[in-house]
Parts: sequence; C-alpha cells; structure tokens
Amino acid sequence: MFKRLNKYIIFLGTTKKSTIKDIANVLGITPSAVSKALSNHPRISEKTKADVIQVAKNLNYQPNHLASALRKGKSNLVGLIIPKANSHFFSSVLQNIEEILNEKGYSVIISQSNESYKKECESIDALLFTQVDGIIASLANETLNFSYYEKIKAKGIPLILFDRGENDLQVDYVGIDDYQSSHMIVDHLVEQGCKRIAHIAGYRHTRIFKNRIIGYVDALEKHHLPIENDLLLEGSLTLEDGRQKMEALLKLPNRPDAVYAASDFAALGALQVLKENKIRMPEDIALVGFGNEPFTSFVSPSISTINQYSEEIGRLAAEAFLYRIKNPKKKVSLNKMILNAELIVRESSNKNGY
Amino acid sequence: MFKRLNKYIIFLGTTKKSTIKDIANVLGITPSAVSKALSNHPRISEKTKADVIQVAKNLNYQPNHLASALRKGKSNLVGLIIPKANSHFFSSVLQNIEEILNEKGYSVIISQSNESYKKECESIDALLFTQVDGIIASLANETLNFSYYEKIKAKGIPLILFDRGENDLQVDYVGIDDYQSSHMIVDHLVEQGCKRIAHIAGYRHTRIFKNRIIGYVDALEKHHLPIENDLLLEGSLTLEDGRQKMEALLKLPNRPDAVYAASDFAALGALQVLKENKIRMPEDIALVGFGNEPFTSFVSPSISTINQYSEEIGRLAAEAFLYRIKNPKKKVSLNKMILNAELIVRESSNKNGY
DNA sequence: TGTTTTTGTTCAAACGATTGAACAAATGGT
DNA sequence: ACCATTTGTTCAATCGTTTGAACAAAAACA
Repeated sequence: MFKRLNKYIIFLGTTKKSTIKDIANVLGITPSAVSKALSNHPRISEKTKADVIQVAKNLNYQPNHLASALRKGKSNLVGLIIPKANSHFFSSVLQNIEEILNEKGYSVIISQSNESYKKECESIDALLFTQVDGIIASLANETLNFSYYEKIKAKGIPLILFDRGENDLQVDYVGIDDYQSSHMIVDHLVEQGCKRIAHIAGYRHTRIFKNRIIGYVDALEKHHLPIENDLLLEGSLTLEDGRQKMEALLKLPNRPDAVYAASDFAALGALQVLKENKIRMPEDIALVGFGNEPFTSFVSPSISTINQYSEEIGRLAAEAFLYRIKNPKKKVSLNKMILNAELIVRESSNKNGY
Repeated sequence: MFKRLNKYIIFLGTTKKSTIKDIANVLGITPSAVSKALSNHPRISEKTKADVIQVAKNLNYQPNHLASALRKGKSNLVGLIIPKANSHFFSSVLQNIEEILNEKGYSVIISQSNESYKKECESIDALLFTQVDGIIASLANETLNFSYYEKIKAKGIPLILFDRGENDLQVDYVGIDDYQSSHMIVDHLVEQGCKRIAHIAGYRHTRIFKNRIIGYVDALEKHHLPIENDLLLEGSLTLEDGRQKMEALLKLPNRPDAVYAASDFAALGALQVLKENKIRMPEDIALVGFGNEPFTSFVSPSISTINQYSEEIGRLAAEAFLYRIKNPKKKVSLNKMILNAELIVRESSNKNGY
C-alpha cells in the first residue's frame, strides 16, 4: 500500500508520462487487466473499468501509440503524396482527406514531390519506413516510371491515386473525366461561334493531359473543325508557360479565336498577355481554363473553367482507403471513380452576356 | 545451414517483411549484431557489416520504424497545426517546413484546425497520442485559451508557434513585426496624400491583429491624423467580410480616402465592392492588403500588400524545432524571431505612376 | 609465458501495449 | 453437495529494435 501511494505521488509531481503499468501499480492489479479495462474488454468488471479510468485520468495517462501500433501491426498513419501543397486543388483535397481520416482515427503524413520524380521516390520510401497503413497520392508531372509505386503494392498496403493517376498501376483511382471535360469546353466554345480553337496543353505523357488533348481533338472533329498543329501546344502549364504559349499563338499568321488552357494558371498567363496586347475577351479571343482555382472568379475578365470538385475527390479518396482497410481481401471491384466535371461559364468566354 | 537456407528461400518467395532476426538467421549471427552492423557500430567488423548490408538488400529489409521509435523514445514525427491548408501563406509555410524537416529525417503530420478551437484541441490530442517529437503551430482565430498548449509543454516536447502566436505561452515564436508593418502601410498611404485612412481589422483578441491595430492607431497619431471609430472595423477578414466592411465604409457620410485591410482576402472583397461602385483606385480610394497572396499581383488593379516571407517563416520554424531537439536542456534564449516585413506597392495605392 | 588491452560478438533486459491461454473464484443447475 | 459454467483476473509471450554489460578470443605488451 505504501509503495502504491508513493508511486502515485511521484507521478503527480513529475512530468514523466505514465503507462498502464503505473495505473496497475496504483490499483494493485496487472497491466494486462488495465489494458483490457481500457479497451472495454467484456471480461473485466465494471468496477475495475471505472477505477482504471479514474486513475488514468488522475495520472494524466496517455496511451503510447507507438507501442500499441507495434503490437497491433497497424500505425493508423496514412501517407499523402501531392505535387505541391500551395495549389488550391491539392490543398483542398488535402483538407478533405485529413478531415475524414481524422474522424476515423487516422493521422495524415504529408509529403510533397514538388513535381520531382526523385523527391517522389524518397517520399514513398520515407512513408513506407514510417509504417503507414496506406498511401494516397497524385503523381508528379515528371513521373513516368511506376516501379516505386509497385513497391507500395508489394507491401500489401492500400494505394489510392487521384487526379494524376495511371492505368497501368492496377489500383483505385479517383478523378474527373478529362476526355469528357474537353468535349464540354469545345462544345461551349463552338456554341459561342468560335472556329479556331487553340489548346495550351499539358505534357502528353501524363494521362490526364493526354485525355484532355484527345478529347479536344475528337471534339474538334465532331464539329468538323480543322485540327492544326500550331494550335496545340504542350507545356508545363505554369503561369509563365501560359504567357509564352499565348505569345506564340498571337504571332501566328492566322490567330485563334479561342484558347482552351489545360490549367487555370496557364489560362491566367494567357489572360495577362491578352490584356497587355489589348485583345478583348471574349470578343476577339475567348478563353477557358481548367481547375476552378479561386482566382479565376475574381480576375478581370473572370475566367471560364472546369470545376474539378476537389472536395469530392478528397472525400472519395479517403473513403476508398477506408474501404480497402476494412476489406483487405477483396481483390477487384471499386477501382476507378470518375466524376463528371462541371463547366463554369464566366466572362472570358461568354459572348451572350447574361 | 539447411534451416538458414530454408528461411532464406521462404522469405524470397513471400511478401512478408523481413526483420533483423531474419538477417541474423541467414548469417548465423544474433539480431543485436545485425542491429549494430546497420547502425555502423564501431565494434562490429567491416566484414560483418558488409555481409549484413548485402543480406539486408537481398531480403529487401526495411527497418520497422515503430519498433525503433518505441525503443528509442523518439518517433521522428513532427506535428504541424495550421488554421487552413488552402491559403497560400500556410501552404507555403507547410511546404518549407516539410522540406527542411524531411532532410533531417522527420516526417510531418498535418492537422488543420479550420479556425476552430475544438478542432485545434483534438488535433493536439491526436498529435500527442501519436508521440510526435514536437509541434509547430499557428493558432486558430477562435483560440483564446492556451491551456491545451500548456499540455504540450508539460509533455516536455518542443513547441514552436508562428504567425498567430501568443506572448503568454513562453515558447519559441516566428513571425513578422505586425506593429511595424502597420506603420509602413500608413506611412506609405500618407505619402500618397491620403488623409482619412480606414482599417479593416482582424479581431483584437488575436495578438497579430491587435498589433496591427495598435500600429495603425499609433501611426495615425504620429502623422497627426484623426482617429475615428467608424474607420476601424474588426472582423473575420474573409473575402465576404471585406465586402461587408467596405460597403459599410462607403455608407459613411465622410468616406475614407484609403483602406488598409489586415488580410488580402478582405482587401479583395473591398476591391470588388469598389469596382462595383465604380470607385477608382487609387485616385478615389487607395487600397492596401496584407500577406502577399499570389492573386494580389494579378487582379486589376493589382493590390499593394505586405510580404510576410512565408518561406522564411517556415524555414525558421523548422530550424527552431531542430535546435530545440538538439539542445533539450537550454531553457531560455532563442525565443522570438521577428522578421521585418516588406511593403509591396502596386497599382491599388500608387498615385504617382512608376 | 603471463597479463593487459583490444576486438567482435552475444546476452538479456528493456520500450509499452496487446492477447490468447490458463487459472481461481463465484455462480448456476440439478 | 457435485459438476458445469460464467466471471474476473493473471501469466507469459509477442511486436522489432536498441543498448549496456558481459564474455570469449585475438592481439599487444612486458
């Protein structure tokens, strides 16, 4: 009894964290009884449970997650790999993933690839090392080789891709229908009377950008519009890239009357160049972007764009992970979740007023 | 020998992860020798080290971080609590913190408070539970009570605050000089000939916003300008809040000739209202924001603002953490790191052309 | 050759929580 | 009153790695 009290007092006085062993000592029972009491084991009496909870509170007991994770073989950590946190799309996805997974007791470890393949591989290694229970990722632009992702699959933990995915990797995927989105944009521009529609595109090796390009080409064909190489420019889709591509387009002997940029940042670059050249939007050239970054709504003219439902994508990715964790055996099913995107028509492409 | 080979083959065939024990079995040595070989212990022979590394590679050995973290009492995880990931400032800070800490072998667990006190407390609990080695945080707007943060200090792990900090908590802090920034803004506006300068402010209970308010008031006094209650409006500083405050200012019998908004989002709201009312910037009303969000440079007119050096803040916060980890005993020193901010003058407040 | 030092490795106890099996005591059925 | 069941708890092994102490063998020194 004296020993118990003594221990108790010591622990009140110090900062040292208490363990189930300390609780056990105070109550004169074993650590395993404490562990079972805390996890509400049916064989533990209500009285003991109450006592344990009380003492745990007194000792300011905090379970050691590492110990339990080690024993259970489950860390309750999820890795999230994104190209860049400071884009509205990715940070919004991050926000939703974090929210949903937190509710289910998971913590999210964030890792940015900065669009670099090397950094992406390092991120994967670091996450696997940290024993994450799964990884949710969007590929870097640079990434062409997926063997590193096979490594994740080999570990037997769930891998969910979103936005920048890849068909070859047989894993769950959440994204929008890029092919269909291009059709919506071209249809809209044709409806506005445009006849020469340019596309500031992303690099074709990234699946989503390839699909946007194919959608663009197919949609032009559908409308019996000519497909000109000069009007299809692949690039990194940054603001600066958008500026350069727009300048190139303006130098053409036969200017386009519409520009569809595969990212809002590129669209913004194009918009700046158009304004600098006093070219009116949408009268002279109509402009459409992609992604619904917040700034598209408040620049002047506001930019028409595609809403990617980033919140929805984050939610679905998180739920896909949770589903995989719950059903570890099920091999197939689920997989691709393709959302229908929404075209938001704004000033930059609306010739009819409203 | 047979047993060894057998084990070896089994492990090549299955996905099951290998441990130091497996390596030990293959080589016929003990796990502790393997552990020491891997950590380059001086007492282990070069030959053994080479063998261990070779076998580790063959078996595709990945150390179990959980086990080593448990044993060492160090998780190499750092918690980052931010109000919202989808603001350029915070995601940029995040980016830099992640980059620097990754280099040093730390992973970053992200947690968003969504400006909610309750969520912030939950985040802290979750992070402490995960046994993070330290926490870097920026307080939610709602947070007035810091007892939860005391909990972190009580655990004995480093706590670093940035941007939204608090003097009462005796911890390291990284941020800009808000008081001084207000002075720079007011000085600039006065120089532009403005005489009635309004301030769309944040809530006074948050230290940074309070300092901006005091700086604003002191600067007005310095220039012998009247301080009018109608011109100082506290709010949440969202875009919508900025709109409302600007509308209120326009309804005044005696309109201001300059508006200083304590956030770029509020400044943007104000800008929209001014444009809708065909009020010219900077001729009729000059406008200055705060934070250098990217959009400030490409809206029209571009918005003058304060550059908070988000990358620098992230870097310093990460380094402060690393310093504390390296020097656990040192009680005082270091603490407040206050950066001098930079005023970026753009169209919205520049009457002189350029 | 005998003693000390160095070198390379093993031993064993951690780190803190979990869990099935074992066991004693209390309860129930007949 | 005897056996079966239920209840509450302890036992002991385990998760994978780390680390100081211990120990034997080899090397160095006298």
